[in-house]
Amino acid sequence: MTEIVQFRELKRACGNCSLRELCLPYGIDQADLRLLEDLVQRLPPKTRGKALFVQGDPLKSIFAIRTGSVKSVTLGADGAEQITGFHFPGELVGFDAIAGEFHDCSAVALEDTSLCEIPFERLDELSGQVPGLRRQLMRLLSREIQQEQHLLLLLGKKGAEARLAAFLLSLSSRFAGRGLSPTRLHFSMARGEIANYLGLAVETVSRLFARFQQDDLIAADGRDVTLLDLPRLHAVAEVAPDATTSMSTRSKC
Amino acid sequence: MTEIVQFRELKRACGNCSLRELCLPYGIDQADLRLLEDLVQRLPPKTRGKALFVQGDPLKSIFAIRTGSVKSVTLGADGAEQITGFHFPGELVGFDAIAGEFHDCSAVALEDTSLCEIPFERLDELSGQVPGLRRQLMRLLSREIQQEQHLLLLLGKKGAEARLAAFLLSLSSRFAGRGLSPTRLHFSMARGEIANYLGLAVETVSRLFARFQQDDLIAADGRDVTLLDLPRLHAVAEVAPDATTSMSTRSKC
DNA sequence: CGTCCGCTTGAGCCTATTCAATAGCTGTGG
DNA sequence: CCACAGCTATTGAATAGGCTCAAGCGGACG
Repeated sequence: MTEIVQFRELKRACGNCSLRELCLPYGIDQADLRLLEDLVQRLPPKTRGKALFVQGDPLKSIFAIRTGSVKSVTLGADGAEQITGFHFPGELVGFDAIAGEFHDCSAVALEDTSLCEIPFERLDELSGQVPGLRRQLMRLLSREIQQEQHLLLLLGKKGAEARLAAFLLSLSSRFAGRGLSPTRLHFSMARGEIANYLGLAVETVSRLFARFQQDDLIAADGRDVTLLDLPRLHAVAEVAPDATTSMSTRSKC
Repeated sequence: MTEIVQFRELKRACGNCSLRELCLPYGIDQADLRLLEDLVQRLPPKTRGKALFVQGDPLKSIFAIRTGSVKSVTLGADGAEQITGFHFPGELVGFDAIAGEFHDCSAVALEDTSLCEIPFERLDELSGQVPGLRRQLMRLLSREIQQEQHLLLLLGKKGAEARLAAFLLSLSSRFAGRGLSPTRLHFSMARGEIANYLGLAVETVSRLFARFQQDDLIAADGRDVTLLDLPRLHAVAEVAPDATTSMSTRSKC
């Protein structure tokens, strides 16, 4: 009821959007901002489980998260799902598709989530006119690559404890970057989703939470988690399973 | 000696470069091609183990592979290395850095490798003028994301056999795309590098090669491998460890 | 010729998974 | 208001897949 009125009011208000520092390019000026605002469309909120887009969909839009959170999931040919990322307010989702014109993963809301939709075609055109925007897009694409490389390192080389510790610290710093507490976290994702993301079984994650509490690394109450000892968590996250892992080829250049 | 002469001749010859179909944007015309050629600099070949750039280096250039092959490696804080990708002729390396201005991984030659260097600053400027080039850059960035997502699925959800089978098939199709045989492969990477890439121990990879040969899936002679049964390899690659892995949240949108 | 490195193979161990049972939470309907 | 179904989370016991450790082999290179 009042919802509908709000949509009208909030539509096309990037200039006032509290997230403009996050999701808009740095060196963009007022005139360019107008152009960008015309592209952006506020969307009715998605509830938990609703998809922004599904793997295989043609690329139509990029989505900016205003509130809530979103997971990216890729589906294997055999039906196995791997969560490849979690996304929070101020972040953009949907970049995976640009290569093939089709989305290579699905994006699903983890909780009630409000979004802005940005038609890709027009964003692409605009990025030709506004160098700052083009740079920012590249930056975001590239940041996604870096995040995935970090996850690859985790899945390829770290044990279960290190994975969870790294995950907690990663959330901590991301939340802190948005002005939230770096130690008192609230999870929007289920244990099973954490497990999936980290390449572990649900039971393992549950046991790790228990162990971390015993060791006074964290205090957990369901999805509310307090990080008690960041230095030691960092230590746990950086456990090298074997220091002799030095690769065959040493670059002596 | 004669080498040096060749460099002069081959320098700035994108138009004649046999790889132009691969590493240049599709919709680029002759005039634009000239502009691009001016950016590109042929480099003296790197030998095995030499780095194109090292993690932490500021982003200066993108590299196009003409011949040979390259691996991307990210270093963890604890010294653990994870190979995040292998790159072959016609492919571009160095995109990871664009976000932070610094390279987030190292790129190292796997064998004698000849390269073209493309200064990023000027490529960026040019991409503002040539829409086709901008699109192609985005496509390449995004393709990198897709490849890493695929690897994430592998490391997070698949067992050792499936990982190796998927790896072999991936190389097969990439080689085939470059006009080589899809069944007779030659590896430029060591067993240890395959193992690292797949998140396995060297011994495991070795044992898997043996097992695959016993099962007549492949015939391996050192780094020369023949794929004998693609359909069954596909079957092995798509083993779902557990079909009940369906995630908590089902999107009913 | 000897050493080093890459690769393979064997044996035992350990981590994380699988299987199984229980408790908490939420929403639905009687 | 409570009972019931369905789902999330936790905990225990047994299994197994891949790792570590150890040894042997062959080729490359100084």
